[in-house]
Amino acid sequence: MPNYQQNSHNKSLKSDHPTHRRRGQELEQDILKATLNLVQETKYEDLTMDMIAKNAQTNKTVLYRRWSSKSDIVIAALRTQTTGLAEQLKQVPNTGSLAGDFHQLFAQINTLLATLHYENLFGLMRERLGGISIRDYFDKFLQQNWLSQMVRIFFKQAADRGEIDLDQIDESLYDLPAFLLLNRIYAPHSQAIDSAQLNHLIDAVLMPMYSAFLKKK
Amino acid sequence: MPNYQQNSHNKSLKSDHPTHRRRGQELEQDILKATLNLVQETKYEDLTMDMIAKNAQTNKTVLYRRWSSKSDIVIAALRTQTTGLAEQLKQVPNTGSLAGDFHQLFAQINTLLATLHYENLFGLMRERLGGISIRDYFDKFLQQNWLSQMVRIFFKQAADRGEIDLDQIDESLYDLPAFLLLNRIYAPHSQAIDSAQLNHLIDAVLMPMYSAFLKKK
DNA sequence: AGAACTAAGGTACCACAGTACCTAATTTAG
DNA sequence: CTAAATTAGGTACTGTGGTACCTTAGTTCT
Repeated sequence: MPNYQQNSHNKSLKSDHPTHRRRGQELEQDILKATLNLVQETKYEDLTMDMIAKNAQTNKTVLYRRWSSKSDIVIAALRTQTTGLAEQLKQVPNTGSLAGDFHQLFAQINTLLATLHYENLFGLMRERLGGISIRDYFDKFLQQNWLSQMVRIFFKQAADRGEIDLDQIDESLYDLPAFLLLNRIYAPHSQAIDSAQLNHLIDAVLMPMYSAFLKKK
Repeated sequence: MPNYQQNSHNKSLKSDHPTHRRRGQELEQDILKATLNLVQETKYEDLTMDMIAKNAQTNKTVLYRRWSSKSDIVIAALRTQTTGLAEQLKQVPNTGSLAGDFHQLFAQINTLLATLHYENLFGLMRERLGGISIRDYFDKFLQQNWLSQMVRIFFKQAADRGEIDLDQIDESLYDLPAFLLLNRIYAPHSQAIDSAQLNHLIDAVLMPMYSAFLKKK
């Protein structure tokens, strides 16, 4: 049988408990603030729920009552910092040229990412992927060292056939097929890729794209 | 003090221990075989090291002596199945047209993915990303519902200006900027994105790509 | 003011990845 | 053939995410 009878005098001993029990919004804000502090100086994996709880002067149970996982609480904390910026991002640039619109949009996104200290955060995502490291395996097939290399060869072959003019092609373009494939794979709700989809990718996306560099016959 | 003195008669009781202690290659093969079996019928997260150990009739310690993590052992198991196919993938298609080369390559990749039962495995990767679920957060900004939508508007604006002909544009093309950004973020060794990179992305990749659809002035 | 309810505090627990440390079988060196 | 080195077997432990369950402070209803 537990000995909770001591509690009444424990309380007086227990350091700085100001007799005030935080609730609702107040508590939530304190927790998120603590999380935000920690997340900026700690790698995500090294951040523990107990650390957050301790830092916010509460305990895990309280955390899990509001957020269902560690990642949820971190997200919530980030959101408090960025909702203003996110609003700003909702405004559609209209600079008078397609290129100009893109430049402005990307600049805004860049600002958002900087505000988020995202180097750490995506460091985390990459580490998790790396930790699973099936990524390591697939990188061999889908990433630069292999797929981009192969695309490079395709273009060389096409140039030899007189199909295309190599000089205009930026290095980054060789990575595009790999990008497209990887995105299909990482996509949040994607099902298994079937060959119909892959063919569509080539005919409706890749080839029209590359057609910019195909010589007119 | 432990009672290992019983072992000699325990052995006779202990089911089917054939008195033969596996080592080296033999043991390793058995473990990988067990892993492979399990991985095909179990979601990655539900797969535990103890399960693998039990299934291979050994114990965790032995597993960690050879592989440094759960993901490593799963990868190793997969590799046993696919090294042959991977070799095959190293051959460069040369069909006589750029489009043809792509089709053949993608088909080969598709076969590889199918062989790997990758629906489960990438299910896993997505779940981990989802689990981190910072993904959820960024999806709002970088994924279809927002970024692609914005790109769509850009094109509409451009069409209104007479800069571009909307009819030729495949839906998938609207997703391209999001893809490019996400890949920068997920890329295994990427550093923080700076605005110079983003601008290069637009000028050297996106715009040349979309130029296929720009009206000749 | 007091009873009933709500939400926070707190402790202990579970499952699983990964480690420490031991014993025992098998191989290899001498 | 025996001793030393190697490597498998086994148990128990730690740390962390997450849950169960209880007690207690504070709020709200009557």
